[in-house]
Amino acid sequence: MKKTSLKDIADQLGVSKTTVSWVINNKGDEKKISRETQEKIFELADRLNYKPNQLARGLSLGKTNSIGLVVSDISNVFYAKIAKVVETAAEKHGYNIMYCSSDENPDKEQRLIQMLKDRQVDGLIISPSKVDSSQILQLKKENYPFVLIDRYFPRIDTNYVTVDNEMGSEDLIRHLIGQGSRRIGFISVSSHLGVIKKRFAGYKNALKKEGIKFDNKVVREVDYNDVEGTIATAIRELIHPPYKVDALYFATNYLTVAGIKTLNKLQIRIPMDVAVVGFDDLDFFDITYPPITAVAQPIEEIAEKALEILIDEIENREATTPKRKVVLPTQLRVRRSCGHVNI
Amino acid sequence: MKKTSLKDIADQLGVSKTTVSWVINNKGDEKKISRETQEKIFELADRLNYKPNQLARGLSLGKTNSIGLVVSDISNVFYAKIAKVVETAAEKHGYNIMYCSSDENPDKEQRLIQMLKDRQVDGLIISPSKVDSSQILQLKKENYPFVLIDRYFPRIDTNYVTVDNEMGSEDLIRHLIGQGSRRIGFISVSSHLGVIKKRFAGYKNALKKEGIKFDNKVVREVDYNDVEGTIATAIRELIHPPYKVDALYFATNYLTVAGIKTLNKLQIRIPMDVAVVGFDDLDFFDITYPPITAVAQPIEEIAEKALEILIDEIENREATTPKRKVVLPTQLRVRRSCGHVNI
DNA sequence: GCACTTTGATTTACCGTTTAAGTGTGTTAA
DNA sequence: TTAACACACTTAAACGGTAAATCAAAGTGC
Repeated sequence: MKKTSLKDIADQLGVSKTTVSWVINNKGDEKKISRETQEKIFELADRLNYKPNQLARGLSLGKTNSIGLVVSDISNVFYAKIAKVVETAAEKHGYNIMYCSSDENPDKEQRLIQMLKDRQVDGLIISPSKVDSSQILQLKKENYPFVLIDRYFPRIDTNYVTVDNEMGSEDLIRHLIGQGSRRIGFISVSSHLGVIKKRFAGYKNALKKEGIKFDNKVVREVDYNDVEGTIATAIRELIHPPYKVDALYFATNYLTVAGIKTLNKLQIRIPMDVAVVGFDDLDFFDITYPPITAVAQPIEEIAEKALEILIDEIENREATTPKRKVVLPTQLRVRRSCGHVNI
Repeated sequence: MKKTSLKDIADQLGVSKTTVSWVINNKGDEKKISRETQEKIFELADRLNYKPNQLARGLSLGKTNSIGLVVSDISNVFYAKIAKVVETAAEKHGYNIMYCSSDENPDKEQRLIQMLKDRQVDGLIISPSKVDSSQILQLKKENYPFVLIDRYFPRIDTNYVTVDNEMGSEDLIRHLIGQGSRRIGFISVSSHLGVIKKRFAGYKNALKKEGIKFDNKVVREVDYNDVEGTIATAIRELIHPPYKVDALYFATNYLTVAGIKTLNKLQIRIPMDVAVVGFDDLDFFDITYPPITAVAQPIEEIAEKALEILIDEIENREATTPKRKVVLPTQLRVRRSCGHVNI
């Protein structure tokens, strides 16, 4: 028992496919199809449980009402939440989402974007992992609607929605210094990424403004593909002489989690032995031991804004209006890990 | 500059679309197309950056190489991880995933499943939120390939992959009792769900085996749409007279998180004032205060097994082989929240 | 020399939908 | 009396691909 198609309905009623198509798409009145015929069509469509084939529809219309979302890791809470908000918001506009994880792998990202284009998504939301922005330039050249989130390329004119990483980072570190820290280790991954650079810049700004000399020796980069292992090494080095940092700043949420785990394992007490702060807040940072001070990103806003811009671009393609660049403020969440505070 | 199609290549080379299609799909040799022609086609396809339109391909083939994944909440770490594993595994088989969150809303779930079918996904992986299984029956009737994960319907013969919720729950509670707890509150959501029932059954089994009388008064169900609020009420009631539980068992990961937050707010010490255990482990349960004892589900296995079964069913549709039912064991992760243990 | 096969394609139809253009009939206005 | 128009549709092409059937020319076997 195969699925019913327009043709089945048309044949059974002795009308043409066109008529059925019009009626089903509620253009019956506009196209002056008689009430009687319309009713017959609706009735039969209902009875046969007719559902339009969206592939055929998409092929014919050149529009699929679907959007691709490419992030580095959908199982990272930050992106999972973005995904959820985007999905919910998209549904309201009649769009569906296809998500993919690039695993910070530029080749995979390339393939995913191509795959989504092959499937004719109407637009893309991308958190690019690439240093090299060739595929973004390509999308731009093709005039394919897309919005970057979280990460973007300052030299390329594209839509993007991000947060003020530099300022957020600076606030965080100045607060940390205010709590008494003087030697602050900086631990990151993928330091080639713009956002990480900004966070690093904010860290340096803070040191400067607070009159602390920047020391490149306490800056470490761990390997995305072996966070657990490399972060342990980095931390062990930093907390011992000759570096002996009195605070650690983790540049992403998963680094913070991995860092705390390592510190626990090494029996380093937080914040007594070493204070800890992280960029990007997580739901459970207030029930960890100790609760972790972090900079929070406005996830909902990022996701909603990105989708809004994208849909606007998809639906009003006319003029290539100036690309929209949105930078949202972050929020400092002070908890116990950064030093002696009453919370 | 529109996208190049088969026809463009065919026209420019003066051959037919079919020939081009064959060559592009590497059937050139099989179909005995001359080396020369093949090379010309490949060369031009490359030069014009030809990429097959997957909508058209899907329409023609009746196969899209895509799979739908419907879970209750993609931003829940458990499902986000499932999604990630499924996505990675699917890629290896040449399939893409479309995920959706049903928000535990049966109507939305219904719509999502229909939407995915409209988009002609080749199969579905579903974690059903519905009590009423009509849509699952419908899928079964249509012989649509699908696999249920996490949750399933014992009365319906379908493929499913789940864990032994009852046994996992029992182990957990027996361990808790072994640590000295006697009055154990049970907090759940959506108690109509099979998995929750099983966890509840395991809880009761444990009590029975350990000679503790079951008391329905310390069983609470909170509202999925207001976990924070309703769980606070439930906890406050349970820890005070006349109930005065000495332990709390949270039936899902997010309940555990919300529960710990509430307990912290109320300044109840864990495990001194009340011990805590939860079903479903999370990455950070070992860095919370205190680290939380929980039952872990083998997420990777669940996801991989489900996908394996689904792809098998999609690709070897012949006989409706007996449906496959997989029940995986859980793993107890003992940490400090359940009482005095040396870890 | 004739039938038969192989080679290297082409033609045609189809997947399910949308849509521009056309058609036959009856009514109306000039 | 005839052109124009409204009505209620239908026809046919298009979207971009796949697949079965067909075909012409060359090669092979006897």
